[in-house]
Amino acid sequence: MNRPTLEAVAARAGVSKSSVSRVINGASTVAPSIREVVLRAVRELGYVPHAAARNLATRRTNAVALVVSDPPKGLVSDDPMFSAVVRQASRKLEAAGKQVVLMLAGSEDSRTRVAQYVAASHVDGVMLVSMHGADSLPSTLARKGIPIVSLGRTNPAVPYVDNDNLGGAALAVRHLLGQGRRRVATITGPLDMIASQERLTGYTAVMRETGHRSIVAIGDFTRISGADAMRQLLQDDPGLDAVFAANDLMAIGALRTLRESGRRVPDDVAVVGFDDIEAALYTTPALTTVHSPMTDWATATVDLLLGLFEGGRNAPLLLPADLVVREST
Amino acid sequence: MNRPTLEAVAARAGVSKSSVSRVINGASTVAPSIREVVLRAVRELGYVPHAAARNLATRRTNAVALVVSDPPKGLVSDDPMFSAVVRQASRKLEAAGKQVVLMLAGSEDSRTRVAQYVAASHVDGVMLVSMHGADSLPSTLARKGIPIVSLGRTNPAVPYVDNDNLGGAALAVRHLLGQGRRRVATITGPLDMIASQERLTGYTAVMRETGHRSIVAIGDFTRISGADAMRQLLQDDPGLDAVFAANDLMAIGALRTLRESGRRVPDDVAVVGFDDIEAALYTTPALTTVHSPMTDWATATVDLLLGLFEGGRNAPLLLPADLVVREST
DNA sequence: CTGAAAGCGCTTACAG
DNA sequence: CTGAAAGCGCTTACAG
Repeated sequence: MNRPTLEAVAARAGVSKSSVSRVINGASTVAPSIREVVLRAVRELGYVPHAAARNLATRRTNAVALVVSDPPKGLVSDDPMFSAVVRQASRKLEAAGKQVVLMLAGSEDSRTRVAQYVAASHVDGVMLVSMHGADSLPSTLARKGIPIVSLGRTNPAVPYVDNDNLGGAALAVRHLLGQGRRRVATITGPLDMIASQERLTGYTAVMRETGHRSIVAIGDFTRISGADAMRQLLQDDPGLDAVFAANDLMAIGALRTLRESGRRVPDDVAVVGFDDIEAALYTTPALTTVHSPMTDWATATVDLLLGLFEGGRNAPLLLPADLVVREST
Repeated sequence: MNRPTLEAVAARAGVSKSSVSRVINGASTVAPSIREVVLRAVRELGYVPHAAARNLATRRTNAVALVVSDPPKGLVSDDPMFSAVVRQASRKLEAAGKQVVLMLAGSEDSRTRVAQYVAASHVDGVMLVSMHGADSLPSTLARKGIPIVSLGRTNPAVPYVDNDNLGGAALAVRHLLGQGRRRVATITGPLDMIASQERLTGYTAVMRETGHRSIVAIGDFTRISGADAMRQLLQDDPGLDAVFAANDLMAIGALRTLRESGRRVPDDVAVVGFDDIEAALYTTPALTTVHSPMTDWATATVDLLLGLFEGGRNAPLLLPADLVVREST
């Protein structure tokens, strides 16, 4: 049951440990005869280099921490994103030969934990996935001098890739206005989140610019908050004919309220969401929404990190927004 | 920029490396005066033990591989599960002081990769998340003698926690029959998956037992396959008055076909799904479905693994099924 | 091209 | 209770 060491391989092959190491690591300066006898010994013994020993000697791990700000339970709005992002980032990193260490960073405790882990040289780099607001982690880690990138904007010191939240929101509102809608309301996300702020800004900018009055209700990205906000909007302004929700989940909640209040969608009120989650396909009517390219987003962020490993000094990147028109507008 | 070593701490504190190590690891046999001076030095230097060195010396890593069988792209049916399971398992493992290394194992290549990784002693144990069929990995890993568990049944050699698929399907069918439905069809998942097989068996068992004829169409767990299968069922047996789909996504597809064909749900045809994904709440009408307790499932599986670490010899576990009745029946 | 030796940064019997 | 020393299993200049 004892695993074979490099030394055992050397003994069996009748060569030095140095030579075995060279063969294992594909050094070019190895005689074919030696290579052959070593490889045979490796095969016969079922040798696999011990990770910790190698890491200690090389000072590298070939691992990357994928740090996801884990929201409080119940806030499921980002579940589809979690899945898409974590999956795609893992695929890309594995393809690049990096192992993914997944770390959740919801509480202050877990943030300390992450910082310690990184400080212990467990990983060569860090990818932050931070859909949720202000965090102490980015700046803490950035100071350590370890390569780090962020999916979503966080700290000025951390290179990032972000969605064009502002452009996307503007696209949605222009679309509604272009249909002849006059009284366009918005339901915002939690305003301590940058994405929420930007989507709201996109909305208000277009409304102002086109001479319309802003009609705002505040939600928190959950479906229930969307339903509540919609009820309030209807009460405040029964004549509104369109609503832009800052995410799909709230849009879905709004649809339900509209149905309950006897409004037809899109005839009486048009609805646009944001994110293009899978559930947006299943609503009745199917939801018009701003597409968040989660897969591309994850890919671009991984590329940014890999670039950093190569010594690059990469600039932040903004992904273009895209409107998917379905039946709700 | 050079990180301080244990030796540096010892020098600064004026004690031996042994003593520093003892303090760091909380050994009880340390004089308070020494502990104090060491802790101060640690603080002043910002010392964090080097992970690889420690792993090499102790032969342990405090890490666990979370191996997820990553399906081909496009098969999104398990996304909500991926999210719930990965998240909950991570939470639990982190709480137990284990670091989570996420590994995707969709292709044969990545499976080799996982086997190598485990063989390299990167981790102390493995948790498989294997919603998808027969896999070479479980038996390969089980042979290595490393603690391993599986969420979902896989290999006889691997302890697992599973959903009661059979019981859940039976529950669904009995519910439909209990409503007076007579011609109850089923849409199955891909039949190379154990979960699909069991859900089908649950259906046929109850149908036979109650003297009803089975009406079966085969799907693949995607929404589109559910829509197609429903179309076919309607064509074969226009008089059917209920359908049990082996997952929610297919049930959602079936709902759409039923609407298009002018059937009212639940008046003309009742529909039951399986899994209770979030989208099941948003359909019109909201979907009756068998709840898959993903969170509990992940928790139980982690507990099984932690038990193995403690030297336990844990038996497989079956989670009880539960029917959530909504508007579609 | 190959090998002997030092070193990576910890932990852990072993003496005292 | 404390310290000197050996050892964990690799890699990598350095000589030859």
